[in-house]
Amino acid sequence: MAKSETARRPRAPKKTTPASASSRTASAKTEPPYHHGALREALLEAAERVLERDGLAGLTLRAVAREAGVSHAAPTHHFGDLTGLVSELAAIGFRQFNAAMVSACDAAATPLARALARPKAYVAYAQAHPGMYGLMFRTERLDYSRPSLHEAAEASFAGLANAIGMMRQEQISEDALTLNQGAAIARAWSMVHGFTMLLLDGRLEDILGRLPEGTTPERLFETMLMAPIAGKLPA
Amino acid sequence: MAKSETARRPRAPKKTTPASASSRTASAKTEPPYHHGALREALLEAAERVLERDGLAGLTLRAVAREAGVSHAAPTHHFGDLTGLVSELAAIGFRQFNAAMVSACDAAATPLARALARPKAYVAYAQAHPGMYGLMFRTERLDYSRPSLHEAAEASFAGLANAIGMMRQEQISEDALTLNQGAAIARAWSMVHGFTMLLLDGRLEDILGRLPEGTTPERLFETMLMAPIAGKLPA
DNA sequence: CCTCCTATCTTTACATCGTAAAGATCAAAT
DNA sequence: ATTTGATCTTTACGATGTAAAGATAGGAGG
Repeated sequence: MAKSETARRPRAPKKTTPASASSRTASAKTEPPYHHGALREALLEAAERVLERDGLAGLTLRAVAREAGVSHAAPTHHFGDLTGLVSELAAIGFRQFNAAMVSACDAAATPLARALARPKAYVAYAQAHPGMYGLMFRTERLDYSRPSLHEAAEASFAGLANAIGMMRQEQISEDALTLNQGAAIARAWSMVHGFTMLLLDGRLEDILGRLPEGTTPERLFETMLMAPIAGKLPA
Repeated sequence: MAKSETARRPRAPKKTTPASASSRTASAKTEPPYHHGALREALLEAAERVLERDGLAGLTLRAVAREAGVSHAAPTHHFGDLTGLVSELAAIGFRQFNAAMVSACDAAATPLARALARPKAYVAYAQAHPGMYGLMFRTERLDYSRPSLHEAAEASFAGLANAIGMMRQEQISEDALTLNQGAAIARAWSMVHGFTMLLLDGRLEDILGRLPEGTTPERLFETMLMAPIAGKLPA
């Protein structure tokens, strides 16, 4: 909290060279855009950098603006307020997350691998992007009425429900679930999400420390997943 | 965020009546203590009130001081900083939580009830004290090096490990766990914690809405818990 | 009884934050 | 070429955490 606010932003003194091509459509990544350019995207990239560098507490509107090299009020025009920026960034996180899930499932060959690929990818994503995961699941400052966030989160949930349906060899309907289906989805999600949160919060250190020498979180997670579904896999 | 900071605190004009009994040990709850008294406890009570009324975002040092009717810098002397106050309050939360667990387990008669009593009490506590639960498990601003918080959280974990040991009819050692024991503890905790977080965040609305008419979260939770342990209960 | 000491509480001050409003600037439309 | 409107900057305000200095008693020692 001792960051001097008077840190000068590196900007063109007063005028950019008139030759600087800053077309709205083209992405000028070589030099910082002065007035126009893809500020929105630049801000989101800056925000992700700040988030993974300084954590959730460091993700402020002003810090993002600083990181992007613009005035502190610039983000307002693109995102309205902090909730807006945070929500758009969370949407990106969900999309990254969904992509990771898909590619992990595609890479799985055996039925056992298929059953474990998704949860393992879930935890792996959270470990690789703890800031993003915290943004997606810890922050209270998310506006799910924003279409981008709503859709991305919805897609994430649909993927989960689908995976459970595959495992149970059932068709998951769009608008109706049996109690057992709902319970299976809730159980899988709760287990994976709960484990991830506890792991990221360091609350499993206590368990891990008492386990046989050198037991990794992944091994613990795998063991914990295997027990209930043992014998329930097809073939 | 539009709270006028100039809200006058109701204080004795300049001097309290010299007859006001403000012994350090006695708790003068009838009239606000001026200089001495149990400010520490009063601040913690005020903090809990603010937390459950205004949520995590509303729990600020200054808001707590306002609620307690003292100057905004008064809490500093008792808790150091916001992390200090928040950590002490979380410790109280863990103690409340532990007490709720114990009384719930004591009230259970049948083996099935014993197996379900703890998880149900877990979710029930979180629903009854969402602010406290968020403080204990969502905030990043906790200092577990504080003895009070460390001990209370430790006791909570020990209770969980113990309950799992009872269900498995094993003795849980103090300093060593088998992989299966650790996995069982991690699974139970992850499931309950994950479900609670998702429920409090409203992320289960999607599932609940698709379930048979009038299915409560408790019913979903119970169903989700039953499946893996069905047939594993003694007698 | 008087004085001083020390813990406790208040005042004041400062850097930071989110947000609103007004001014500047430039690409593009007319 | 002028106007327009979107984009960005400046300025301003209230709120926050925290540090530092001042005020206030309750008790200790003479």
